[in-house]
Amino acid sequence: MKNVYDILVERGFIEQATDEEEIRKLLESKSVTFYIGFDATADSLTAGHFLTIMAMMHMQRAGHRPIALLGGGTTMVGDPSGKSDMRKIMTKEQIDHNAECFLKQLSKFIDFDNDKAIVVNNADWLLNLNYVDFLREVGAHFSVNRMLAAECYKQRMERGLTFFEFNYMIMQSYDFYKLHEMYGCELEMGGNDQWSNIIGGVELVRRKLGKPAYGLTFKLLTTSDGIKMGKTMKGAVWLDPEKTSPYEFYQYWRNIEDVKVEECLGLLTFLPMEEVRRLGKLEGADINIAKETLAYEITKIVHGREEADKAQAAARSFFGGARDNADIPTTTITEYTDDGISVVDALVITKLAPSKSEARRLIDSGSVTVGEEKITDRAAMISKETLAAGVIVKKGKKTFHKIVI
RNA sequence: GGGAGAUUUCCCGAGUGGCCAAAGGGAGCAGACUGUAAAUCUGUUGUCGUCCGACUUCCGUGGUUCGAAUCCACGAUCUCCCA
Repeated sequence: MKNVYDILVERGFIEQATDEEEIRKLLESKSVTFYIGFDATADSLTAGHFLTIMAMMHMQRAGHRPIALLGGGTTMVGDPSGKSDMRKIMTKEQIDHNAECFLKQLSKFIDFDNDKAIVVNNADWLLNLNYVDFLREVGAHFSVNRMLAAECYKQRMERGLTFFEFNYMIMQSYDFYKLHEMYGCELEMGGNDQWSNIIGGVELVRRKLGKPAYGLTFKLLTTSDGIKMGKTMKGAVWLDPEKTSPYEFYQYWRNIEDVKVEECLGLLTFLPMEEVRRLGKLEGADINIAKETLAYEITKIVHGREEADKAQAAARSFFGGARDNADIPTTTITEYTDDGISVVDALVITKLAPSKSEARRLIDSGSVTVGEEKITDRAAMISKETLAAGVIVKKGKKTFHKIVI
C-alpha cells in the first residue's frame, strides 16, 4: 500500500513540512497520532475546513489516529495570523455552542469510535492556567525576536498587534505539547496560514520533552486571483445544510473556474488519481463533465448520496431547460393578498435580493423571470393562482427559487 | 506620563462648510459574448417610494451655523515620536 504521505503529495495537499523524509518514514513505520485544530469562530464548519477534514480522512483511512482539537480556549483569544484586524472577542457561551456544532459535523467524516480518533477541547487545559507558572514553564522557551519576525504577523506589525493576541501562538504551541504528553501526538497539521503556529509547537515539544515532533501544512484553496475560495456574496460556503443548502453547495462547485477543477478533484474527492487526471484533461465544453463530477462527489461526501443525487437532478433539469418540481430551494409564502404578491416582495422574501431597492434594480436590468415570463415592470405581480400552482422565480441565469403557498 | 496624527459607504481610498448618498479603484450583482468557465465590454451597487422625491449615513455624544463628512468640545479606538 502506498504511503499516505505520498498520497497526500500526489493529491496536492502538502504545502510545507518540517522534514519531509522523516515524516514519510514515521507514517510508514507505525500508526501515528496527529492533530488538527479548529477554532470555533462560527456555528458551522466551512468549505475551507473541508480540505483539512479530507486530509484527516485520508490519514485515518491509512490507519493513523486523528485528534480533532476544538479551540474552546484559543478562540477566547483569536488567531491573528494573516489577519489585518483584531478579531471580535467572543463570549464563552458562543464558543462552547460553536464547538458543539463543529463536533457534530466532524463526526460525519471522522470515525471517533473505539479510540480510532479523539476529540479534545483546549479549554480544558488553557482556561485554568496559572499565569506565572505558565510563563516560567512555557514562556521561557519563546523568543520574542523570532516570533516578531514570523510571516504571519507581517500585516499586524504595520497596523498593530496587541499582547493579548500575540499570545495566541504560544497557546497553540502549548496545545501540541499537551497532546504529546497526553496522547503521544507527534504530528500537527493545518492550513498553511498555521505554519508559524505549528513550528512553535514543534519546537516547544522538542525543547521541553526532547522528543521528535513534526508539522505539516496544506495548500489553501484559492481562486485564480488568489482570493480564498469558499466565499460567495452571501458569505462562506457552509457545511451545515441549514446555512448552505445542498443544492447551493453543489452549485458552488459546479460553477468553479476551469483551471481549478483538477486541483479540487484531487483535494476534495476520493476519486482515484487516474480518474482525476483524466477529467482534468478535458477541454472546452467537455470540462463541464469534470465540474459535474466534482460537484457531485463533494456534495456526496458532505451531504450524502441522496442529497447529491437530488442536487444534481435539480441542476440538470434546470439548466437543461425543464421546469419541473425539482429539489431546489423553496420558500413558502404566507403574506399575500387576493392579488397575489408583488415580484419585488417575492424577491426579498426568497432572499434573492437583500432589499426592495436591489430587487427593483434586478428587474430594471432584465434579469428576473417568473415562470416563463420575463419581468420588466417594477410593479409586476404574481397572481394568487400562479402562486397556488407553485412557481419558479429565476434571478439571472443561475439562481432559481421556487415559491409556493 | 508628554507630543503629533488618524477614524468615510463591503474593502482600499478621495473629500476641509452648501454643487455630497459622498470621486476613483477593488470586490459583488446583472446584461452582452460563452460552456452554469475565464477574459472582455456595458450597466449597477444606502434605504423607502412608480420617475425628477423622501429619509437615514461619513467612530460616539453634545455644540456652533440658515446649512456640517467637513468647524468646536468631550469621549473611544488606533498609529507614530519622546520618556
